[in-house]
Amino acid sequence: MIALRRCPRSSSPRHAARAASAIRIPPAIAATHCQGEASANHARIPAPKITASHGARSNPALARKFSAKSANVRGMLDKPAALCQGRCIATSSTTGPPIAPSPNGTNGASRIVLPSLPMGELKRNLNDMASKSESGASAVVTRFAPSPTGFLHIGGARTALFNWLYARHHGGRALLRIEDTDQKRSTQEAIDAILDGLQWLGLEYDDAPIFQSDRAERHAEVAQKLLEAGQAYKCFATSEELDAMRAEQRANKQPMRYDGRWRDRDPSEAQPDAPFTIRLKTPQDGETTIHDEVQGRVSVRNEEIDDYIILRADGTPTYMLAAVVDDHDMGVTHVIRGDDHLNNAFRQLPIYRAMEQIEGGWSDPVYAHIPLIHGSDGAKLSKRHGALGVEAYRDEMGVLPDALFNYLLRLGWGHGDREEITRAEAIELFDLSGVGKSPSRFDIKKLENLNGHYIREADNAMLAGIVAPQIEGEVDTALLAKAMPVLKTRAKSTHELAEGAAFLFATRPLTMTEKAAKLLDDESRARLSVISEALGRENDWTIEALEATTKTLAEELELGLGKLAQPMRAALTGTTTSPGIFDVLVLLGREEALARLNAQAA
RNA sequence: GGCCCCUUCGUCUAGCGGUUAGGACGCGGCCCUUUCACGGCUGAAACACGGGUUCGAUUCCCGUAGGGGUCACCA
Repeated sequence: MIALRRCPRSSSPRHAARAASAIRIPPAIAATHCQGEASANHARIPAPKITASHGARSNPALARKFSAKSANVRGMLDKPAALCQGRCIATSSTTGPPIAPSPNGTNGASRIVLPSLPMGELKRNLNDMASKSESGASAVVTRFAPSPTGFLHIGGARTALFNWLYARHHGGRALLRIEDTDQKRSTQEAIDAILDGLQWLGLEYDDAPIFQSDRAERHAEVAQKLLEAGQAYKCFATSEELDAMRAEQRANKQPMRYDGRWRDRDPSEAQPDAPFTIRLKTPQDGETTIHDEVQGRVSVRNEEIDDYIILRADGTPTYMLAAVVDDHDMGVTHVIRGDDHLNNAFRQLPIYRAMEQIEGGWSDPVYAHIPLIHGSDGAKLSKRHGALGVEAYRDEMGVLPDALFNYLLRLGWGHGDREEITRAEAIELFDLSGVGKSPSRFDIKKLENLNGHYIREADNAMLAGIVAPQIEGEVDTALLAKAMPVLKTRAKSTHELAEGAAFLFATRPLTMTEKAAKLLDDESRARLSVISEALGRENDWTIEALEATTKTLAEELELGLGKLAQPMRAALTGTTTSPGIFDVLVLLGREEALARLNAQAA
């Protein structure tokens, strides 16, 4: 039997895992070893008493933003118990510095970045949280658990949104966990992109993100308990052996699953030092049914579920184990995730039930498997469908976070006729009962329409801040903001806002679009000089006065206003479409406007 | 292939036994109008199919078809 002890010298189980994998024994064993003697790895890597926040470490911008509160952070670390006190543990929103608006104008996520704790304390806190949530009035706890193998795509963003809304609606807690146990595929860039994307969307979390890789030791500990209780067993089958088994099953058209060949065998039958995995001993008879908040009652016969691996031969946990242990330790009450995980619920539930039997306190979570978002071809959204990270919607499509928030909300969820829904309303109205069961397709046109709506609603100065960097040349932000009301109605992206504003900051001689140049024939140029002369006498440079003057002139010339306005538009903006011509005149100012008119007059 | 899920206008959805099947995006037309938009009005557009249950099915049940998901020492 392997006695698992936490190595007091190593606060990072990753080190234990690494040491274990180097000599090909489970970290549980390595951990035992390191109790007395540090391995070479441990000797080189001192266990830091206080580690920097993962979030901060991973995101320099965030780290800078929050560096000012490091004093608070340290204070909290000295009293880890304080972490378990209030509902909202982390507190940059109440004790941190004022949050500066992000470059995009949204207030950033205020509570993502927090210090991670040494392993032991972290675990204790999580356990406290779990028991607290059970003893309390079953407060809702949700989590978003992305795997950092790529950016935050639309589907992930919506899962995050639904989890967040559910927690907020029920006055519960929204947590974030980074599932980075796949060392080969997880990247720092992806972690940064995900945190950044969530922040941009305005989803702030109630605690620092949990990094799954930091918890490998606890995962191994649970595997060990399962093993000791006879709810799991060692499997000495090699990969080659299993491949052969599957090949045979495939050939015989049998379902492909582990055949339980080590389920009832004595480990002593294996070679003494043979590597082994630990597999869960899942029930073989009967069936399991879950009452999914979205999918309804779903049943699967237990024989469909094989004895899957929970701890690899190198002692690291598989997703199936890690997710369950973390959800439990974090006190997660509602598991809301994509329905590509629906089958996993039936595999994960046996862990809960086994641990419930072993030590209690592992009641089933409430599941809600939400349908996936499909690409326009109806298949699961993937990179080859041009699935973009949320930052691409911001940077390349000029989308406002409120628009994406609203669009994502309406994808798969509905509330009567409601289409345009603010954040506050979303929190008030959202519930799982409004989530449909069928998959939905991503419709860029509707997003654009919604974006136009939110642009029209948005604050002018904020928009000017977003748009200014997109405009060439020297930009007067105050003027840009002043022009925003008439620019807004003509744009469905911030890029279009920038295009529409370009004329304000163009320098003479203006470059003309083809259509504009065509408009400026001899007749038009002649009219422009008449107009210029008339407007030159105008002292009251306001929309009303300029309009009155121009209309009077049009009457005198017995022409429609359009005959004057279009040449003016071409001369003033270099294009054939723009805000109202008198708005343009006023925005440009008397001097510049007359100069542009005269430049084209003949 | 086994298992699981899904199916109302092109798309997102409302509907939860009796409705002229509603709204939104997109599309067409009209109005407003100095351009383009915005806004307003308006039109075309859907219950996949076949059986049941029922006085009555878009709605409940069962099939069929189609679509999707999932079956790793990935997550």
